[in-house]
Amino acid sequence: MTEYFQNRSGIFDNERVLNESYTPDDLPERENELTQLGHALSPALNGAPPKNAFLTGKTGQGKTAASRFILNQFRERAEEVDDLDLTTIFQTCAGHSSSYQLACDLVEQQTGQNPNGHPKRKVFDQLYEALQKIGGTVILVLDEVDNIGDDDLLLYELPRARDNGHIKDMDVSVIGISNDASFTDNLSPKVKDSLCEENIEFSPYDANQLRPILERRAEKAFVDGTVSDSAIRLCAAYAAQDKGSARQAINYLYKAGELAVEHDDDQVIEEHVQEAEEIVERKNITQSIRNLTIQDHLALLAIVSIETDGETPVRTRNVYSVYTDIANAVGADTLAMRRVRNHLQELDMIGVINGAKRTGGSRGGQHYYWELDTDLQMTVDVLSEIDRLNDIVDQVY
DNA sequence: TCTCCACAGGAAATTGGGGGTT
DNA sequence: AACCCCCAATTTCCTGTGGAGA
Repeated sequence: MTEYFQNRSGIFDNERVLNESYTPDDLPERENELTQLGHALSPALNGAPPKNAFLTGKTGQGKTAASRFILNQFRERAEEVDDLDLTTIFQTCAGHSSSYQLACDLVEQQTGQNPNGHPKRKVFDQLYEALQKIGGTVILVLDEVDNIGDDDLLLYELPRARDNGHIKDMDVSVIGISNDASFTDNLSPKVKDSLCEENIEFSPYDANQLRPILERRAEKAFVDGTVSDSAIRLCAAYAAQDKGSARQAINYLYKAGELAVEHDDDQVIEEHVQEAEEIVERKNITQSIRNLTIQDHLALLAIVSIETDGETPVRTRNVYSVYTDIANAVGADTLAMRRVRNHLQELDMIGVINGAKRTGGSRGGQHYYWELDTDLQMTVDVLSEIDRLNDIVDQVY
C-alpha cells in the first residue's frame, strides 16, 4: 500500500510558527522603531490626542508585526489610565483601491451595513457617526495604505474630523503602513503634513539581525537540535543579500525543513537551504509570470523569441515589431508602443526581464536595451502552460 | 553649430467595464 | 432605467533628450 502522507513530526514541532500569519511576541531587532511608535502614541496617556504616524519599509521588515505588537502593549497600558477609553482598529487596505471603498469597508465593520453606492458625503457621515459612537480615543491602523493609490480623501478627512466638527469630544489618530516608500510623495502636502507627524522607517534587516530572528523562530517551529547553525546562517545570508526580508528568510528555512522531511534526513543542513533557496525563488518567478495579463505575456514572449535567436539586448522598437507579429498570430489586440513599453517596464519590475537604459544609439536620446533576466527554458515552460500561447511558443522557441 | 529623428515618459482623455441605490 | 461612485487598461498628445548628419 502506498503511503500518501508524510510524517513531519521528526523535523517540525510547530509549523504554524513559520506561516505568514504568525505574529511574533517580541521584536528585539525593532526596539528603536517600537520606541518611536510608542512615543507617538504616548500623548493619549496624558489626556492629549495621540499623534499620527506613518511606517514605511519593504515587505518582511516587521512593520505589521511592530504595529500589532505596540497596539497590544498600548491597550494594556491604557487599562491603567483612568480616563482613557481606548479603541484600536486594525484595517488592511489590500483589495481597496480607493478612499471610498475603504470608508465603506470601515463603516461595514462598525455597523454591519455596507453603504456602497451612496453618495460620497453620506458614506463619510456614516463613518463619522460610527466613530462618534465608539468615542474616546480611537487609533486606526491602515495596513498597506499604498493600495489606495494617490486618492487621499480619507487620509485627509480623518485627521481633521475633529477640527471640522464631524466628531466631538473624541480623538482619532491614524497609523499608516506602506511598503512603498514613495507613496507619500504623491499625497497632497496637507495630508502628508498631518499623516506623517511621525515618520518611522523600517530599513532592511542585515544578516546579523536575521540570524537571531530565525533562531527564535526555529526554536519554536522545529524539533530541538534538528536545525544546524550553519543552515540558519545560510538562510540569513541569502535573505540579507536579496531583500533583507524576514519573511523571505523564514520561507527559505521552512522549505529547507520540508526538504529534510522529503529526503528522510533528521537534520536540516546547508544543502537543504541551498536547494530551498533555488526552489523558492523559482516558484516566486513562475508565480509572478502566471499572474500577468495576456499583454504582459505577449511582450515577454517577444523577448523570449528574440533571446532564442540570440539577438538580445534589444531595443524597444524591435521588441515591438516582434510583439505585433505574435499578437496578430494569436488574435490578440495590438497595443500602441507607448503601452508596450510600460508592459516591458512592468516585466522589469518583477525581475523577469532586464532593461538597461542607455543614451546613444542611432539617433541619440535615451533608449532601453531589453534582455531576459530569468532562465530561458523555465520562462518558456511557464508561458507554454498558458492555453492561448502554447502553439505560438512552440513556433518561437 | 543647428536641426532632426527616434525614442523616453508625463499627463490627460478615452474606453469599457464594475457594484451598488432609488 | 437612471442615478451614484468608482475601476484598470489604453490611447492620444505632449515635452524632453542627445547623437547623427547637414
